[in-house]
Amino acid sequence: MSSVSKALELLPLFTAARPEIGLSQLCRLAGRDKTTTYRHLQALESTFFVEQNPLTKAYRLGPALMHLASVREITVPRKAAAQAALARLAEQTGETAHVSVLSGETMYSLASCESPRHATRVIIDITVFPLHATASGIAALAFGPDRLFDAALANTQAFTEATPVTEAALRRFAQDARATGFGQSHKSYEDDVQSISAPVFDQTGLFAGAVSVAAVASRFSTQLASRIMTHLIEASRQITRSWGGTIPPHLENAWAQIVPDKAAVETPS
Amino acid sequence: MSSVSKALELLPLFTAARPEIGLSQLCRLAGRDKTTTYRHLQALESTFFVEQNPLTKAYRLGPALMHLASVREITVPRKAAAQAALARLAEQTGETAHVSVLSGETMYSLASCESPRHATRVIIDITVFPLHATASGIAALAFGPDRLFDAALANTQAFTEATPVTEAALRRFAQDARATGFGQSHKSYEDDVQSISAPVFDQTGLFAGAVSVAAVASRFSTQLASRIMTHLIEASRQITRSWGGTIPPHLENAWAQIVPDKAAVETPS
DNA sequence: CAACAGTGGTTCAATATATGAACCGATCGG
DNA sequence: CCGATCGGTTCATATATTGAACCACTGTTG
Repeated sequence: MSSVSKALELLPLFTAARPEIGLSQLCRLAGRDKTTTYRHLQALESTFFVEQNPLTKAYRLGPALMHLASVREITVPRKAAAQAALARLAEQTGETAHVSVLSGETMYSLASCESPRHATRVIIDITVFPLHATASGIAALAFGPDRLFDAALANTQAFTEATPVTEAALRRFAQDARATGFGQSHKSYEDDVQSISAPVFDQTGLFAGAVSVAAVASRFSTQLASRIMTHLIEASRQITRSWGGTIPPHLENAWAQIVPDKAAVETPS
Repeated sequence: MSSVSKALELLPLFTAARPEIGLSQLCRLAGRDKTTTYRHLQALESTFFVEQNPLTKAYRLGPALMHLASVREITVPRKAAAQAALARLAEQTGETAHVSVLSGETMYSLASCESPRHATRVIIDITVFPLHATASGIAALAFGPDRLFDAALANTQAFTEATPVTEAALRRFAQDARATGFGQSHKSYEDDVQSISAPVFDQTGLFAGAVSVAAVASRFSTQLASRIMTHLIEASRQITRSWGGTIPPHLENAWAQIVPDKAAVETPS
């Protein structure tokens, strides 16, 4: 692995829950030598990807990210478009809505929105969604490029008892998703979370990402699932439209069978 | 220079005006070998800092930046706080307002806001503000840590005929800024731009950044300068307050002498 | 107070890693 | 069909990265 990659892998260790990290702790988190980590941090600091809290000497993410993110958003204005749909989705379902994008062979978190309705909420604090264990990942397998299957099978960690780990199980999940138009994960990534996901497409006409609702398992019911699906269809159409894509006909057909009235009424403009 | 730094320096080459760059062009822009650049891009792509347009094979900034920027903004929520003040400042002055932050020994662009009032506007498209040639930089020299002077003198490129390049000239500019409470740069970075800048402070009590107004030179006048200064004082107070800092008394005194009525009336809460 | 465990940061020899000239196949325009 | 350009690859060279040991400092604890 290149030293560049190693240095860049330090950055996702900073999270909202752990925004400042000292040198020693960062070494432990990254599992690397102190000198190595220090040199990497120096390089990251010289380019403003991290900065040091002058009081505590701990490192935190730097100002360069703000500027680059704004350029990225101008280049590919997906986040802004998704966020409006997410807010509505969270409001309509009372659960946490989020959007992930496919980059290479990885589903990457783009934005999420929690509903304030309940005191218990699902917090999306991962940046990469495992393909085999999350609803977004299953949607990617079902509607994305075939090569994702190899990527998924290369890493089938069992997060819970319900995590599918065999190729047969994964193919069944993907097949279900293609038939229904929704990726689903029931307690397969975390024991308390059940998620449903719909694919989103961009101007290339290809699978670009997924919009999902992650519900606290104790609140989950067939009624809630049905409501989530109804609103996911709207959200997927909205985001797909704003990303310059269209919903493939076979997907509209699948949706029409699951939620006939809604799908029939709201045809994409 | 470390290869990590070299790879990271590729990222600022992507701008809103040039959002996608092919391998060869990127080599020319970075002034580096093709293999080197290619390997760096591979590392950046594997960590989602860039991605490839699947159609053109050109590279663009990647989705990881969005996530990291949101964590940065949660960690140090400066951008959101500054933007409200910038919008008002742009509105009040009819010119382009921007905020830069000090990270290490560099003034880094955080946010900017153009006024729609005039067809000619100053566009802030640089990410690093030269300490010796910009109003923000002069403010940093005047109100920031002393070590910035060495950093400024280490790189005194003459951007225009008016760029101060000698230590004596720089010290005079900084002295002026301390006396008046404003950093100023009159056509010293670009021939058509005159800027005035006020320092901003954070919870450490130290200089944290600068808020500036960059005016098209042909519109500049003493009346405009006076109006800009009045509104800069408000903006600096507002941003400083939201960043958890306070305006030092000596600065309030300097401002009170320049704009006596305004400074006397609006004392910081 | 003194020993200790923790921190951030530095040194230097060993070597793993980055580098760049040359090359390849594909594509484009004349 | 040619030359120019593109993205990407190969391989010997040599440069930049690495990690054990070390240093100075700080806060804790018996």
